[in-house]
Formats: sequence, structure tokens, C-alpha cells
Amino acid sequence: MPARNTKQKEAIRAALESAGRPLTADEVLARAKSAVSGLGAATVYRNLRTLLDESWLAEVQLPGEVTRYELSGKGHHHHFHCRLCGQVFELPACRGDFPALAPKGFEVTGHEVILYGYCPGCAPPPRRPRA
Amino acid sequence: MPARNTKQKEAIRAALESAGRPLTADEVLARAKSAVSGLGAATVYRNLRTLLDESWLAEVQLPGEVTRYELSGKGHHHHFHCRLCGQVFELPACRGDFPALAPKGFEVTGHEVILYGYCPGCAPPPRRPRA
DNA sequence: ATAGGTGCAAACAGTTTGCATGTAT
DNA sequence: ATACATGCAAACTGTTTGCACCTAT
Repeated sequence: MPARNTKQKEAIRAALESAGRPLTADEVLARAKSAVSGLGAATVYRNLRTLLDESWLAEVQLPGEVTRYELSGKGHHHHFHCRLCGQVFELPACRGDFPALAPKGFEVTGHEVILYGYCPGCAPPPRRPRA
Repeated sequence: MPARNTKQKEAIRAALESAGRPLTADEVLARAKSAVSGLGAATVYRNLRTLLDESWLAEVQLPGEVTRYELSGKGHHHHFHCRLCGQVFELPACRGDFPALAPKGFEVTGHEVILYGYCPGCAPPPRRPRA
């Protein structure tokens, strides 16, 4: 009868639940460490893997970025990556006819969209020095 | 007076020019190695960096994938990633009102779109066993 | 001749895994 | 009691860097 309830796993779940946005493994480690001081990175990675397998988590992979993790069950959506603070946010909806973007001969089965810019906490961005 | 003309750099350029699609550093190494047998990975990475700095190349970063490199100067476009052979292809156009996808308070300055599916060489994909 | 380039190996970051110990059940 | 989980350290992948040697200019 697998799947035990350890304080480590509990802390990792809590970190992700309270974040409100996708977290990296390092961010999970940092947040969960304050609840379980001796927590090791391997334990975080193992639990993230387990939570993915349980479909409790979903991976958020952005170009050139380390993998982030968010709570699953949110339905089809995409992400916004703040160019200033680096945080990643969920976008609410997904519209658009993406299969139409592919040339003849390509069969489109899925798509990914990432928006870049400045999040509410960072906008407006620094202007170039006014003349 | 920097920037010499070595056979290594020449082979790396040729590999990318003849590929017709974005290549990984490993793919560049493999292709360029047939022209310059002793070629080392570090040399490939250093030249890729240089060619990026010269804007002769552009990075192609897809979620969860190693960086690929394509010739620059192609204008704004996106990519198609084949789920079967793993190759990456350029898509011709980019249409759509992406800024409209962001909630209030977010300032959108750019976007990325990746289509997934089966390329002409791989489509149609394997069907699930017919009943 | 000499600055810049190359190749090897060591160093890195992020992630995974082996193993002895710890602990929830 | 015992199977699963943890923590450390070693291994791994992709990439970068230090350094002695090589080569295009």
C-alpha cells in the first residue's frame, strides 16, 4: 500500500498550494525548507515526480527556463513570463485557430503559447532615459 | 583585428546552412565533425556563441528541449515540433492578437507559439489499434 | 610574431540515482 | 516489523571555462 504521509511531502504540497503561481524545484525547496529544516533537494524532486504521476501537479515548461510546477486540474491554459521579476503567471483563456498556422503536410495535435512582458507588480517597465 | 577564418568555424557554418532546420549543438557537432574530424564540443559551443553575437544565428528555445540554432534574419516566426521524429521546423507566418490574451495589469511585449504534431515525413501518426 | 582559436579536461547547474538510515503504517 | 521515504553524495546531461598548444594573419 504505497504513498505515505510524511511531513516533507506535506510541506511540498503546502508550498505549491500557497504559491498561487508555478514554482521551480528550488523555490519549492526554499519554501518547504522553512517547515522542514533538513529537507533535501532529492526529496523535493522525488515528491514532485510522485505528485506529477498522481496528476496532482502539472509541469510548466517555458523556453530556456527550468521546469516549474503548478497544481493540475486547471484545464487548458497558457502562461505569462515577466521579463523583470522572472515570475510566471497563468493566463485565463486560450483562443485562436492554431492548427491553421501550419503549412500543408503538417498535422497539428497541440500548441503552446507564452506571453512575455511585465506583470502587474513590475509594470510599467523602466523607460529609456527621457531626452 | 578579431575573427579568424578557421576550418572549424567554416564547417560549423556549413552544417547550419545546409540543414534547412534548427539544429542542436550535438547535431552541429556531428555534422561538422565529418568535415573536421578532431572537432571538439567546446569549439562548437564557442562558435555558436560567436555566431549568435554576430547575429548570424538565432537561438530556438522550445519548452523542455535543449537549445537549437537557426540562421538569423528570417523575420518573426514560430516553430513546429514533431512528436515522432523530434525535428523542429520553421513556420511561415505569425498572425493573431496575442496581447489580447493577457488579463488587465499585464503588459505584453512579446510572445512565443509552438505547434506540436506530426511533420510531413511522419504523418499520418500511428493509430491506436483498430477494434 | 602574436593574438585569437582549438582541444582536452575540469567545473558548473539542474536533475536523478544508489545506498544506508530513518519512519509511517 | 517492514516497506517506503529521506538525506547525502555520486552520477549524469548539457554547457562553460581554464589552460597549454596550435595557426591564421
